[in-house]
Amino acid sequence: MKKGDHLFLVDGSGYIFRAYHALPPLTRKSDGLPTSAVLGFCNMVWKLTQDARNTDVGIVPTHFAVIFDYSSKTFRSDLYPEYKANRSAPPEDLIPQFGLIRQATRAFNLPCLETEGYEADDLIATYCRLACEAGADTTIISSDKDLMQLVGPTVAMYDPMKDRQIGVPEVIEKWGVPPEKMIDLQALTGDSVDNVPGVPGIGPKTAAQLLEQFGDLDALLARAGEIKQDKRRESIIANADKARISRELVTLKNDVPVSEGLDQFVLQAPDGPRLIGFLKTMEFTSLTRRVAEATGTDPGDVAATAVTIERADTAHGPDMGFGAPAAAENIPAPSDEAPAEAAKQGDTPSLLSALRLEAATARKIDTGAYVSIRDAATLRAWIAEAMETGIVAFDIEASSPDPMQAELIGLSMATAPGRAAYVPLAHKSGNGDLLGGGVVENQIPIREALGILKPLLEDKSVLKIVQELKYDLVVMSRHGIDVAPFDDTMLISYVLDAGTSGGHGMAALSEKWLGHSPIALKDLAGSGRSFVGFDQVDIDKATAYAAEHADVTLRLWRVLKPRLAAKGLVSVYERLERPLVPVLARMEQRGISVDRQILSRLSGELAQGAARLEDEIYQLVGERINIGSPKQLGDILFGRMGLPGGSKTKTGQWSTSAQLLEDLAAEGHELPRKIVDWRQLTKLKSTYTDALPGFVHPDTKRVHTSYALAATTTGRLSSSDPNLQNIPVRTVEGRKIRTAFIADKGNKLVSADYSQIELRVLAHVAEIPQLKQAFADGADIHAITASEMFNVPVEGMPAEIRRRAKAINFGIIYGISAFGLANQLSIPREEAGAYIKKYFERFPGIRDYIDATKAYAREYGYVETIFGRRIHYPEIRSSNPSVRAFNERASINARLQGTAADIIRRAMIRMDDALEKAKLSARMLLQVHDELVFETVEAEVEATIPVVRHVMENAAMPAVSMSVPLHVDARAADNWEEAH
DNA sequence: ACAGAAGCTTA
DNA sequence: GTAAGCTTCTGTT
Repeated sequence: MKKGDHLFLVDGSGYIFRAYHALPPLTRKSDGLPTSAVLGFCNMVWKLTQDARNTDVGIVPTHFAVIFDYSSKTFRSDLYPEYKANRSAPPEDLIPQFGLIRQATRAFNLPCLETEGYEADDLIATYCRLACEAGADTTIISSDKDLMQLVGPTVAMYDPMKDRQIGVPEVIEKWGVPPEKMIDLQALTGDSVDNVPGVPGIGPKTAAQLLEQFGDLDALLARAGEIKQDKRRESIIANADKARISRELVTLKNDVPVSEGLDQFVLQAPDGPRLIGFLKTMEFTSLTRRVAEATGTDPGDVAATAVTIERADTAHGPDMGFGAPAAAENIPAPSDEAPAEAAKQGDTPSLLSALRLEAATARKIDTGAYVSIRDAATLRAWIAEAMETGIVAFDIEASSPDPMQAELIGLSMATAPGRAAYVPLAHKSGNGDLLGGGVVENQIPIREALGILKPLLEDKSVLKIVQELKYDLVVMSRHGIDVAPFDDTMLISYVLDAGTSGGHGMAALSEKWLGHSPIALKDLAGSGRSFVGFDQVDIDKATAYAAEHADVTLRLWRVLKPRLAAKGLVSVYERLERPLVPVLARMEQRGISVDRQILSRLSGELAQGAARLEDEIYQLVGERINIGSPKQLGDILFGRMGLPGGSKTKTGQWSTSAQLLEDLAAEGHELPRKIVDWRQLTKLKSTYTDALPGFVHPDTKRVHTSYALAATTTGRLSSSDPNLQNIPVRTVEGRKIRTAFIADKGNKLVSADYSQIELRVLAHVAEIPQLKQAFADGADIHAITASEMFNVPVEGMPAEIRRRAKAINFGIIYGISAFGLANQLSIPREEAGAYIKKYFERFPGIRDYIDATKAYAREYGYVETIFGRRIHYPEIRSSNPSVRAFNERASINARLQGTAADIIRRAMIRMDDALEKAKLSARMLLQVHDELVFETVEAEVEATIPVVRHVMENAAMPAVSMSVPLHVDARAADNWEEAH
């Protein structure tokens, strides 16, 4: 060994005890063998020997050794019989781990050292001295204060649980004395655990102060009479002997006779197969994977190796892991699955689903059994466990349902059913009205906690399971964490059960699958006016609530995930649902600029217009009624004024619908016209010009909508808070609102929308030759339809004829009925029925399509899109004819609307990649069912449009090669109105 | 304070 | 005739 070399000495025995108490209990799946300390040890050694960036040490060692206590009997017992005499026997589930850690050390191909009559600390001191004499540096892997006396210019310590180096400054900070005075300090303070007496009444603070004052222990004992405090002086004088013997006990021997020289500690590359054999035996799956990757070993080629296990009933002390074990058993290579599922080989996914469901409901949920994580070490331990299992469910608690505004309050995770914990981060105490509420003590600072969590949440080998992932994705992204990979239980449920009764929220899923009602938020934090914010919730209650979420999420995942495979829906989930989540999260985070001045001006104009109409309406009515009240309005119009044609709603009220009022207006009545106009103006004002500015984010100054992925039955998205999928476009007045949606300076908005996508889907799935041809020719589809039906040439076709054909085309998409078409066209039902009959004669494929869809839905209870998305209609067999008819229409529509929704989803999923590949900076902002809105710098507009169009028009490929081309219109402008 | 109905906006 | 969300009014809790 030479200058520049770096020796790592691991305090193996110290690590075992510390890891045992700090890490959550973990057992080998196949037989329940306790392994948490072994796993912690293996992870630590692997980290330390692999990459300097893994740890705070920042250096990969050239030499490495692991050192253990030989037995509890050492020279110190001869010196002082009571030394370590009050140590109780180690916990039962720790005993087998002593031997396993030694075996792990050998599997790592590392020196495993112990010497009879000495403690590990003495060997460490000895090798430290030898390394120092050779001019090399040493790092002791331990945080034991007994070893701090060794710290110096070439010797540091490293705390593997806290990932922290301990050098001279850290020792001084912690104990108030430099390392060379640690012996004297320990001599004074003693150690109750090791039964080192020390001087009664002297603790670390006093000891440090006395050593500062007198220099060292000898000087202190010689001049003890000078101590001013009576009690302290008397105690030191009376216990001087105890102090001296304590000093001998805590002084490490650095001249233990050793057989191995430092040169035998040169760090070797790991023997892949040997190490993997051991790790497989221990069933450390994710570490096995990492080691296999790093060593280029195929774990499938390696058989699990036999290990020797010492049983608690045959072990006779804490240090029994050496020599021949009294009893040993060879453990066979484990299977990959837990015993309950081990028999599944060759079984169907359906059977696995059934097993999982049984298992999920078998173990009851106990909200009292969850853990509150209040310090970084415990958090790290849970993370280590999650890293090991490779699967973790998590959930965040925050201050707002809006992920763009939400402040983190806490975070929960679950690593196995029933094993869940909550990490409070920002809980406050008291009602906070006087001093702003005190922050509850013992919460890990948010930054630190996120720093610890980030590697887990971003680790490619750990699957994160979340219910309603997008919310968490947005919140975590705001904290610089990109969660991946992930599963979303809400989306799995949506893929499995869209259309079946009940939603896909956690409470509903928990009751449906686990037969368990989780704690309701309103029971903890109140609701409405009495709502207090989650940060006011008592941490024990918050733990029960939040950890339960993680626990339930994990259990749901175990139940639901296998059902995807059993029902052949894996690819729908993996290709249409899951990848869209981060896409939407990014869109929501970006938001869109809204010009508040435009809205404010419009609002003023609308108010004026509405006020004028109000005056005129009051004149006509003769009193100041509430125009917004359909009840009052109906009474006035059809009661007092006796207008004709009144009809009743299902609650017996007079109907005052726009359609009805329009009809009256057409007959020359003045009042209904004004009411319709008033409604339009007040609707625009209240829903848009007045409400939208309230959604402008205080920091980003943009509007961030929220897209729901699992809200519709057909696969469409929905938008809320605010809904940006129903911004007016049909009337001139309404369109003005769109001019307020603008691009940032130097940018343009690009709007790209599919032309007639649902009719194209219809032409494709129903295989209608005339429609396919019309789309292939780029012809006017409604004119062609009219021409076919009414034998009128397309050239010079009257607008009314085309309008009727258009209504029929849309009617088909909606699952046509004579009643509906008659309403739409304001024609008698018989006439509408005749149109439909005619239509089916000209396009018999459409009648076949409708009949086939109804029959399919009736047989299976669901229909599918061309990409395999399933939409359920449980009431399709209802004996109620109108219920049945409604379900039939909905199922006909669902295939078309759902397929179109799938197509635009596919486009959205591919869009960001395509733009990036083309080196374009355009960013997707909005989706409105068949339209995508982008924002891009002016200079790139021309290059962006073809890329966007290409992705959208080819979105069905390669899964489905459509027999009808998709067509996309795209335009750029400064605002949404002009771009659309 | 909340729920449902009516009405209106979008694709 | 399909699929959504938001505002206002109204009656109940």
